[in-house]
Parts: sequence; structure tokens; C-alpha cells
Amino acid sequence: MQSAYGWPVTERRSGEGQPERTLALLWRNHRKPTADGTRPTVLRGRGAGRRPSLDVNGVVAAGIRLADTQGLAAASMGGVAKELNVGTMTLYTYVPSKEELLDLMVDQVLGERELPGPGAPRPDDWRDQVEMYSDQTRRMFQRHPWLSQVSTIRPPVGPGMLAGREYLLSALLEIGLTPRGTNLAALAITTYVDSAAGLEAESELIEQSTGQTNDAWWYERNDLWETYFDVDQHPAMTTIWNANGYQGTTREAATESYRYGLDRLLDGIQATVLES
Amino acid sequence: MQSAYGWPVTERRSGEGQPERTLALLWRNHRKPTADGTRPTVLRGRGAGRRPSLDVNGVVAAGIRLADTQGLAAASMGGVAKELNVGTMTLYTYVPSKEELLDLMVDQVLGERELPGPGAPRPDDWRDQVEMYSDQTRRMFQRHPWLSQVSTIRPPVGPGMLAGREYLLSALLEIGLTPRGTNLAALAITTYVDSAAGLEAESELIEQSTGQTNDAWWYERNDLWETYFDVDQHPAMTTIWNANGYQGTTREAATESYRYGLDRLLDGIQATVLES
DNA sequence: ACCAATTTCCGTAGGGTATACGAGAATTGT
DNA sequence: ACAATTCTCGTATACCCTACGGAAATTGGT
Repeated sequence: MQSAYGWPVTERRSGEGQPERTLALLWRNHRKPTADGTRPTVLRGRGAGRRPSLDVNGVVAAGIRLADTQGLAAASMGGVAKELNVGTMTLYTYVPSKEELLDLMVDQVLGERELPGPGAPRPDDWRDQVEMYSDQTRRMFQRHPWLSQVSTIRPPVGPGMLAGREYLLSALLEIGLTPRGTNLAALAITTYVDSAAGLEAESELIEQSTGQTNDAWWYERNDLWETYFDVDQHPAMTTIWNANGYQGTTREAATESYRYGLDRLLDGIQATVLES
Repeated sequence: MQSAYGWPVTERRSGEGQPERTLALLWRNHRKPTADGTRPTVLRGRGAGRRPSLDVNGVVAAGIRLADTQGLAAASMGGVAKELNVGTMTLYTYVPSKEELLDLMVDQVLGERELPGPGAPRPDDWRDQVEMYSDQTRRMFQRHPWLSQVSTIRPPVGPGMLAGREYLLSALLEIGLTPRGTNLAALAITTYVDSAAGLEAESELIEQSTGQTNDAWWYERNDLWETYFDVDQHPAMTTIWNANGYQGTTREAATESYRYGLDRLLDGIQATVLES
């Protein structure tokens, strides 16, 4: 009755009730060394039974590939199965549910950020270290814009997610905040970086999937200004408009505001240290 | 052939191609005064034809009610129709598609924030004004947690959305940034506030819909620390853990980090003004 | 060589979603 | 009474996830 990875086939349903299995999947490539120094490996296809034709990594990779090229909706169970030339239900041998598959996809791409681990060389200044986190995260969102559509409230607790948190915390630890302050600063930074980078990526995703630039989208709504916009009700917007405060493309504004906000946030964090 | 609001029944499909109709719906209650001072109203049920049994406001309100109480998924076309005791397809007389309905729902709740308009009394300090924006937005997310699941990249260009932008810009205008700088600061603030408030609300939403607190969720994953977590790979997390940097509930940490990040961001913005 | 045990593979069925189409019902003015 | 108009909504199509259960493949034991 023990199937791949040691779980009964009959209990393959939703991971909500089975955190252990989800963890085992997330950490499938990162087992800790045991007491005798060997890394335990989870073997498939040993013993009796039909040989598996796929493996988890392959399923996850196919999901990411589809989501990257055709959007998150294309990474449906049916879509992934077709991509791998198997029946839809075959996937459930490798992954308990769609939800788990998504978790695995997310942790995979989180882990692909090139962030130096403990002991590895890194920029001297803490701000440059945070900058590196921001850059890598931004690139991740650009490569995988579907990430912006995934809730991160209960993130996949896997190696990729933990590595990112570890790196950011280590960058902030050295500047002399309290332990709790370090944690707060890290949360504030990830909130800003993840959402701003996500918005930027989502913006490009929508431009590509609709074949219409955001500027064209706005232009289509020109009626707004002529027919509905009431200048008396919106003096500040009017002032900024007249002073060319909205110059440049939507994309340029997004990139510029991303930098601006991150710099101001780091300024504010830095100031709390200098005061003491 | 002219149906409600003056659009042919046969062209009731997706709003992507019909920005004019979407705008007309969004601004249905906010027509500008015309030259002769009267506000044009869009009348339904005048002339020949069967009397309408619903109106747009009612459909939107039903959608919001369902999403508030049973989650965004419950605000399906079928769900809203059942709530209103009509057939599913009847809704398409009032709203061109699910997408438009969602836009209308979003702009409605954006507009329910109590933000003083131009000329109305408001706090003296610009930071208190921004604070007010943050408070109102946070409450909005708490009342309507489903908002966090809606993309804001191409927002509904309606009265609610514009009123919020106008208020925030007016608060920032007085502190002496350049017009472009004002716009950048506003974008950075909305990025942070919207996403942090959204995360907070989403967190509570998930607790309620799953019946499991986030702390319980983490507790279920205790295996992580025993079985998979490698201290050598995560020294910073370990340090903060040992120094009790993670004390308190998940919710407390979220609330505290929200305040912390907003304050630091405003500190940073304020500093750019003082320098010059 | 055969068979039981084991595991993977996957077709079918059921319940969910949005919405195109077109027929029928209701109301007005002529 | 009847044409014109507008609203109502059943049906059909095409997706989605996944529970169930039986067929196929492979092993080790005899």
C-alpha cells in the first residue's frame, strides 16, 4: 500500500490535512544529513510495482514552463498532463493536488534567486545587500510573472522561501537593530519589494497577454477626461497634470516609483539606526 | 435595438473592447453637470418594452454582499443571480460580463472610504492626512477582504478610485515636492499601503475560511524545524529565533510591521523635503 | 514459468465556472 | 389588436478539479 514517497495511494487528497507530506515534497531535494553523515534519499521505483514514467521535479518544471509561456491558467492539471503526454489523473500519483503543485512551483522559483548563502561573498554595505535581494526578486517576477497571482499568506515552507528570508535577515542583522526590529524591517521590505516587483511584472504580463500596452489602454479611456472627469472635484490631479507630473510612459513611472519607494524605505530604516 | 443604458443587447460581451460602456457604468451615479446646469440621468424603463426587475446598483450590491460573507468565489454569476432570485443570464442585461461586475464592485468599495474631498476639513499635518488614507484603506480591506484577490494593474477608472488618488495627491502636494516627485511618492505609498493592508486582510480571510489560525497552521508544520531545517544554512533566522525576535502571534507581527514600514517610508519621504 | 503483491496509469463521472444563442414574456404606443 | 421594443432565462459548450476503481506493468518468491 505504500506508494511513491511512502504515502498510501488512497490518501492522495488535498494537502490541507497533510502538512507532513507537503513538507516532504517541498524538501525532496534538500534532506538534512543524518547522524552517520549520509543524506537520506527518497527512492522511487525500488521493489515491486510498475515503473514511474515521471518524477516530481519534471511535473513541477512542466508547470512552471507552461505558466511562464502561456500564463498561470495554462498550468492546469489537464494542461500539465498534456505537456507531459500522460493522462490527467496520472499527475495525482506525484502530487496530491493542484494546490500542492502550485506550492512546489513557487518554492522552486523562489529558490532560483541567486542569493549568497551563509559564508559566501556578498556586498559590503547592507543597503547593497538589500538591493541585491530586490534585484533578484524583481528578476524572478519578470521571469515568472504568474507569481504575482499567487497568494503568499501561507507560503510554501520550502528551501527556496527559507533561503530568501535567511538572506534578507542576515543583511539586516549587521546594522544593529534589535532582533525584533530586524524582523519588522525584513517584513516591511519584503512587503514592499514583493508587491512592487509583482505589480511591475503583472503589468508586463497583461500587456503581453492582451497585446495592448498600458498606455494604449489608458488612451482608449480618453472619454473619461472629456465626459466624466470633473476638474473641480480633482484639483490635485489637475495641478499635477498641468505641471507635467504624469510625463513618461506607465512603465517608466512604475520603474521609477519602485526605486523611489525602496530608497525612501531604506532611508527611513537607516535613520532609526543613526539616531541611537 | 437600444437596450438599457443605450447599448445594443447583441453587443453585451466583454468590456475589453468597449471601454465607453464600462466607463458609463462606472460613472452611472456621477454624471457631470451639463452646460445648462442639470445633471443628465440615464433612464431605464422609459418607452416600450418589458420593465426591468433589477438595477445595476442592486446587482453590484449583491455581488459585494456575497463576496463579503462567503468569499469572492461565491460572487459568481450564478451565485449573484440566485441571491437576486433571477436566472443567471438575466444579469447580462445589466452588466456585460463578470469582469465588468468585478470592476463595479471594486470601484464601489473604493468609493466608500471616508476621505475628505477638496475644500472639506482635514488634518493639518500631511502625515496625519496620509495616515487617514492608510486607516481608511485598511478598514476597506478588512470589510472587503476579497479585494486582495483582485488585480489592480488596470484598475476600474471610476469615481471611487479617482477620489482616493485625488485625496492622497492633495495631501502630498503641500509638502513641496516636485510635481513628478509628488506622483512618485503617491505611487510608492499606495503600493505599500494597498499591499500591506491587503496582506493583513487576506490573512484574516484565510483564518476564517479555513477555520484555522495562522499560528495553528505554523504549528502543524513543526516537523519543519525538527526534520528539515538546517541550522548551519540559516544562522540569521536561528539568531533571531534565539533572541525571541519572532515573539508574538503572526497577526501582531503583521500589524506591527505594517506600522513600522509605513512610518519608515514617510520618514524617508519627509527627509527628502528637509534636505532642500 | 507462474503468481501474488505492489505500484503506476488513466477513463469516466460529477459538480463547479463563464457565456453565446435564441425563444418567449412583458410592456408601450399606434 | 398588433408591431416594436426590452427584459428574462433555459440550453448548450467548453473549460476546471478530482473521487473512484479497474487495467497495466513490474517485482520477488516459489
